[in-house]
Amino acid sequence: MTHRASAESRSSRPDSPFPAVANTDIHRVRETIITWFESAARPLPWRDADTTAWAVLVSEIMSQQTPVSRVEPRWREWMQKWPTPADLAQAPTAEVLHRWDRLGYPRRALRLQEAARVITEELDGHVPQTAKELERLPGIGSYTAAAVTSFAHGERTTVLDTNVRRVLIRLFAGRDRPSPSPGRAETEWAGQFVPETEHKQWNAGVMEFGALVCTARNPQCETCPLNDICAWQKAGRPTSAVKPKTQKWAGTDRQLRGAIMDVLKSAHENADGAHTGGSVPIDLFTTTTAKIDPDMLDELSGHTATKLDRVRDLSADSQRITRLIDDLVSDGLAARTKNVLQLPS
DNA sequence: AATGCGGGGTA
DNA sequence: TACCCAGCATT
Repeated sequence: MTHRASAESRSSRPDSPFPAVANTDIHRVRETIITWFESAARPLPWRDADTTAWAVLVSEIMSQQTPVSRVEPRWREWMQKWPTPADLAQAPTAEVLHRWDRLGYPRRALRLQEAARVITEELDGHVPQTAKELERLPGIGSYTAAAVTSFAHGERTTVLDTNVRRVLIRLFAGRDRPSPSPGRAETEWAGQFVPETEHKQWNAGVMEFGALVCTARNPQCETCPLNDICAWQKAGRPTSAVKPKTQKWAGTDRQLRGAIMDVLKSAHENADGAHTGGSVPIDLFTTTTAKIDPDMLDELSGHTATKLDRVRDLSADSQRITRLIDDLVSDGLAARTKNVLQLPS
């Protein structure tokens, strides 16, 4: 009695980040979202009935911090080229990075191949069924583990991505955006909305709702089917004072790595667009550290035999690469590819 | 809890 | 320019 009462009084405080929600509202939101999803869902290929768990996992990794519209064509190419974890496990890492193309965060491609090798060599080719096991794989955190558990295996979990968090925070906390990262309390709070049945439709639907209706910018509140109960709407749609800190790009090591990777990828592709499996180690430039390691440059300089004259020059000596970097930085790295490929000697 | 990690589309 | 995007790993 005392335990339950204190918990309720805590969560009922008006300034609580995760306020108590009436059962009628919970049912109303479930029903509305699931019904909306039936008619409004985008026809994403990884939602097809015959999709494999591996295909779902690939889609989730690619979609981390990357808009779905950019993921879809890459995903189609990947699944045609590497339909199973065993296929990706045996692929040349340089080609894996090349086919990752410009999705960003290329370390995800490396982690995905590592995961494919674990699944192939240690798990008999089967994607793990539980979130706990999934989280042991490289590149898979709480969100991706829950998403695969729900979308690929049909198990009831709480899927909490940036879309779900924004929708629920707006509806019931009246704030415009969630905190920078979700905590245990928020996950438990969000779990009360996941129904016993149709949990997959809820998880997918509320994500989609956040992506298409309750968006971060220009939300479609006028046509929103939940605007009558939305706490954010009732409060006048206030915007939070704290702005997220945006990361630097121009002139940073990250931009430089991207520039060099562009050159290396080009060196891996012949005139027909086929992958040559060249000797230049693309993956040297997808390390987890922020710095351009001088040892990496020395190793790169030891490789020759590339298709581009520019890269052949780059490979001739490490001092030249050092000069390239200096020039790129002094140029502010404005026109990335152009500068790398056409930098005057 | 903070930080680093890519790249492109959009207001 | 700044913000945002189906987050994760490290410190």
